[in-house]
Amino acid sequence: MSHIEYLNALNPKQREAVAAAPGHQLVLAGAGSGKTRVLVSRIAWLLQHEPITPANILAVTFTNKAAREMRERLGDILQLPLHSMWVGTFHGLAHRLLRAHWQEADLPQQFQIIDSEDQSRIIKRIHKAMGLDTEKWPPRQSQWFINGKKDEGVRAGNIQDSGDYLVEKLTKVYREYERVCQQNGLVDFAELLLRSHELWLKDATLLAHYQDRFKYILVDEFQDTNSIQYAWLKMLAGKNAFLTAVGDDDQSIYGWRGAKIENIHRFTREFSNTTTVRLEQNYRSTKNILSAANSVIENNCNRLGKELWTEDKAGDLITVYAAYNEVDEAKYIIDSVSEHLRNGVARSEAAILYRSNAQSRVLEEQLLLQGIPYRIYGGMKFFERAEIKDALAYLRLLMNRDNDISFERIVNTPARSIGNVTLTKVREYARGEDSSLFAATRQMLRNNSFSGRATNALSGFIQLMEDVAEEIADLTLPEAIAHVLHRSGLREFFNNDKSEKGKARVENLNELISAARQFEVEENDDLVTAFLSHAALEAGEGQADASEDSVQLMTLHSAKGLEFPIVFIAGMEAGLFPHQMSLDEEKLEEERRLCYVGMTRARQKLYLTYANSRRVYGIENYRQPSRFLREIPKELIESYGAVTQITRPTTFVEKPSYNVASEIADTGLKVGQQVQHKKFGEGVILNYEGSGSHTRIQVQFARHGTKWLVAAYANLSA
DNA sequence: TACGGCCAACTTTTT
DNA sequence: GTTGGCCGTA
Repeated sequence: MSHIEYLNALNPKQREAVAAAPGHQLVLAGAGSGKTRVLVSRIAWLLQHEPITPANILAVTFTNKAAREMRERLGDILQLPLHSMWVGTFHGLAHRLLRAHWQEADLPQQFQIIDSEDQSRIIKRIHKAMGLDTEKWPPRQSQWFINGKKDEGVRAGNIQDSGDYLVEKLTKVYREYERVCQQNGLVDFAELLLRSHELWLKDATLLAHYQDRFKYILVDEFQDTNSIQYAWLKMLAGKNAFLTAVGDDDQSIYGWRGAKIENIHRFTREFSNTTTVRLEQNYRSTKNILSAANSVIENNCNRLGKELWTEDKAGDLITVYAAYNEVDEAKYIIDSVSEHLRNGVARSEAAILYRSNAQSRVLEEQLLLQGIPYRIYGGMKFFERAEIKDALAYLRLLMNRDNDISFERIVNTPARSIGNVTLTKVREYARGEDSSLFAATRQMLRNNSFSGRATNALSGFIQLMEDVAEEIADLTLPEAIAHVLHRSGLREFFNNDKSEKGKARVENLNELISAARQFEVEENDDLVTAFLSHAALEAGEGQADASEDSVQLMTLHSAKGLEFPIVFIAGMEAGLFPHQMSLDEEKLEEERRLCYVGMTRARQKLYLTYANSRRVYGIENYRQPSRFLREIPKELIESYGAVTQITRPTTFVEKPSYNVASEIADTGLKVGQQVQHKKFGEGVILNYEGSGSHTRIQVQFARHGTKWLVAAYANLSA
C-alpha cells in the first residue's frame, strides 16, 4: 500500500493520530476502532516524514500474537527491511536485552527462562527446605507475593521490616527464591523486566545507548501495563524519545494481575504536552450491540470517557435467554448455533464466551451430542505439556548441568530407581557444599555415599548426561532432540503407554521435533538456548487441530482482541458474572469492563443467557440474573425462556422458531410449564422428544432431579 | 517405588 | 462434581 493509500483508508480521528506532529501521544482506542491499523500507520508515517530509520523504532505489545500481527502488517505497508526495528512483547524485548548484555546483568550466558509451573516447583522446594507447613503456608501464596513484588519493581532486599509476621516470612521465601534462581541461572517472567530495568539503572552508558537509539516508542494495550513495565518504558524513553500509548481504560481486565489503569493518567501527567486522540468510531458491531455495551460500561465511575458509535445498521436485538438450568442453557445455545449453521454461517463465526472455565463442560457435552466440532481456547499450551517439559528439561540440563530444577524433574523420569530417600541425601549434601545437585551427586559417588543400587542408578544417570552431551554436540537441533528422546528413554517410556493419552504424548514428542526443525530455519546463533527461550516465552497454541472449522469456546478474558459475527455469553448470573469474589466496588468495575469486552466482540448477533438454577460444585443453586443484564435498556432486548420473579420461574415468553416454547402435541403441555407428578411432586418441563404414544417428556423436579418420563404414563397435571 | 484412597480446593492467566 | 496433591501400604 502506498503512502497516500493508507492515509486515505483512515477516518479523520485516526488520521489525526497517525499524522500528528512528533510528541507524546495518548490514543484512547475503543473496541473495534482500528487501533492496530493506527499503530501500524503511525509507524509508516513516521518513517516517511521524520529523519529516522526502522532502527529508531520500538513497538511493544503484550502478546506474541499481537506482535506478529503488527510485524506482518508493517511488512505489508512498508517496502523496507524491518529486522532492525524492535517489535515484540515486553518480555520478548527484555529477554533480548538480557541476552545481549548477560554479563552486565550479572547472569550466566546460558541463563534460562522458567514458566510459572517451574517457578511453583522451586517455591515448593524452598518451602520444604525451610520446613514450612503447607497447610499454613500455601506455596501459591508465596508465588503470588513474589510475582506481585517483582511487578512492583521491589526486591526482597527492599521490603521494609514492617513487623508483620506474614510479610516477614514471605520475604524470607522471596530472598531464598532469588538466591536459588541466581545460583541456577534461572529467570522468571517478571524477572526479565525487573532485571533489564535494573540493568539500565546501574549502567548509564548502556541506557544512554538505547535511549539514543529508540526515538519513537509505541505501546499497545497500555491499560494493561503494570508498574515495572511503566518504569521500564519511562526509563527507556528518557528525555528525548516520544512515546505513543494506545489503550482503552474500558478494556482493562487484568487488574488482578498487577495491571494499573492509573498508568494512563500517570502517562499524561509525567510525559509533558501529551496530545490525546479518542477513536470512537467502531467498525465491528451493529448499533444495537454498541448501545447495549455503552449502557453497561456507563455504570462505571472513573472513566476517561468515550462512547463508541457506528455507521452500521441497527441490526438484530440482543437476545436474552433465561434457562431453567445450565443444561437447558447449553441446549439453547447449541440449538441456536445449529440454526445459524443451517443458515450458512461457518462454525468458526460463532463463539461461546463464559466467565469461568468450569462452565465449558456442559457446553461441550451438548456440542458432542450434536456432533458439532468445537475448539476450546486456553488450557494446556503445547510447550507446557508434561512430556514436552520433560524433554526440554533434558536439553536444559545438558546446556547447564547446574540447573537443579531440570535435574529434579528428570533424574527419575522415566523411572530409574532413584527414589526420594536418595535424592534427599543429595539435596542435603548439595546444600551443605553450596553446590548444584549434579555436582553434589558426582562428588557423593566419588565418596561412595550411596547404597549399591542407588550408586548404579545415579552413576548411570550422570554418565548418560555426559555421553549425550558429547553425542549431540555436532547434531542439528531436531536431530539432537530426537537423540535425547531416544537415549533418555523418554520416547520408549511414553511408547509403552498404549492408552489414548500415551499415543497423544508420543505425537507431541514428534511435534516437538518438527517445531525444532521449523525453528532452525529462523534463527542461527546459539540454537538450543534460543529454542529453549522460545519455548518458555511463546508457549504455543493449545490444540494441534486448530485448522478445522469449529465453534469457538473461551473465557471472556481470552476473547479480548478477537471478534466474531455471532457471540454467546453464557452464565449471566449474579455470583458467576460478576463473580462472587468480585463484589466489592473496584473489582465490580473490572467485571463490568469484562462484560463490555465480551459484548463488543460481537459483530452481528449477541446472545446473553443465564440459568435460573445451576449446579455449582455439585450442588444445585437458584440464581438471579446478572446486574449487567439490568443495565441494558429493555428496548434493545428480546427475551425468551423462563422470566424469573424472585426465585421461581413463572411466566414463559414464546419464541416462534425455537421448539422450547411450542406445545407438546397431544399432551396439552408446554416446555417450560410447571407440572405436578404423583410421586415426584412439583417440576418444570425442560424438553421432550418423540410424538404420539412415544412422546417422552423431560421434567426437572424440585426434589428429585431431572427425569425423562413417558407422557402417556406420567400423568402430569398442570 | 508405585498405586490407590482420601481430603481440600475451587475466577480470570497476555508472558 | 471434579481434580490435584499428599500419604500410607504392597
